[in-house]
Amino acid sequence: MSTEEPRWLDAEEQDTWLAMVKMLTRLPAALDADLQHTSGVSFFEYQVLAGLSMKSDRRARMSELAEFSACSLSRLSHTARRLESKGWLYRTPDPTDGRYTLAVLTDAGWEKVVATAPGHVAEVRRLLIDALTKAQYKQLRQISERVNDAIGNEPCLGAHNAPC
Amino acid sequence: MSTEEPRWLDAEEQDTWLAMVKMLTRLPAALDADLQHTSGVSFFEYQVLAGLSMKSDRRARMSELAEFSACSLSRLSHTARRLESKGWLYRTPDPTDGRYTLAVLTDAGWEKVVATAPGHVAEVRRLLIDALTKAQYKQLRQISERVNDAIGNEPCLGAHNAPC
DNA sequence: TAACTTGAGTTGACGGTTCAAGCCTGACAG
DNA sequence: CTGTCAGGCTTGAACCGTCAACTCAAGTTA
Repeated sequence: MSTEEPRWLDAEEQDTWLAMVKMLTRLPAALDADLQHTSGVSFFEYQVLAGLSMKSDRRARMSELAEFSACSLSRLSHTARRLESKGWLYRTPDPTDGRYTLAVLTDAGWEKVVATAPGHVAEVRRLLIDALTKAQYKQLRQISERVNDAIGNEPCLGAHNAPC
Repeated sequence: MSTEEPRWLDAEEQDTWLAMVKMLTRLPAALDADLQHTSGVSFFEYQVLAGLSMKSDRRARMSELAEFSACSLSRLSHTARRLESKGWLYRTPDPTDGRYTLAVLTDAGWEKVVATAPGHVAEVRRLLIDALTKAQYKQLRQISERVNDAIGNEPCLGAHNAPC
């Protein structure tokens, strides 16, 4: 894998890629800006709170939450500290295995999610769902799943010394 | 915009959205990690250098480059300073209008792009293009364009006091 | 010519993310 | 027990992006 000529991108592939990059850059930025201005939380913080709110007992192990949020444990730990200082969650050792840490959504955290979700959902609809036909939306799901598979379940997202 | 019930996401919409978020998070991270490890540049830095390398005279106004990279002028300015300190580009006032600044790719910067591009293209192929059928790839282009339109051409990406 | 306005770009402070190192808990071996 | 090990999580420093304030060039007005 060195001096071989790579298959270059043809004009159509490149146009598609550039459009994709643009969306990849701007969609998270737009959602982030909207959440930030309307609720004072970042897109990522919302993801964390929403992830907890979906659990039946509103709690999850840090590692599970990191997997769900597709982020490193380190990033989640810093974020959890900030959310904890705002009173939206607290952390406690897992009573069944002290090596794990449970993040638990407080009542205030639950209220925050409930107050924030409608506006956020509306924005997701406006920028994504309503902008597409039903068929395109279905295609997007299949595309996303394929790409996620291609990236692989290699954590590699903060796993320090991943052997990849 | 207050007490009205929002149209919630049904199960299928939510699954699609979660898959999309996952891709949105992981694809840039994967490309970033690959570039970082193989070439020591970030995905964004590569975008900037590549953007310049595509111009016939290897130069562009900062604002033009920011538009292409879908980033704020501030971010580009900081990044340009770092790239400048590595000798990959330099900045100079536009001789035709002193209000603009031209970013110019140096020979070393050109070499960097040439050395980095093949591996990066291969990674884009591996994670995206080859993971999809030709039809899906075409769909992705249309989807990206629609979403980009929905986000709008509102800069809002670092335009300080955007009236949105 | 001077005062004002507009828009491109820069700067510094602040806050979030990454990276590498370390801590702590429980498992397993002697 | 007492090492030793593995893995989950945390911590602090360095790095990067954002935000608001600023500089500077050119056009506009009078």
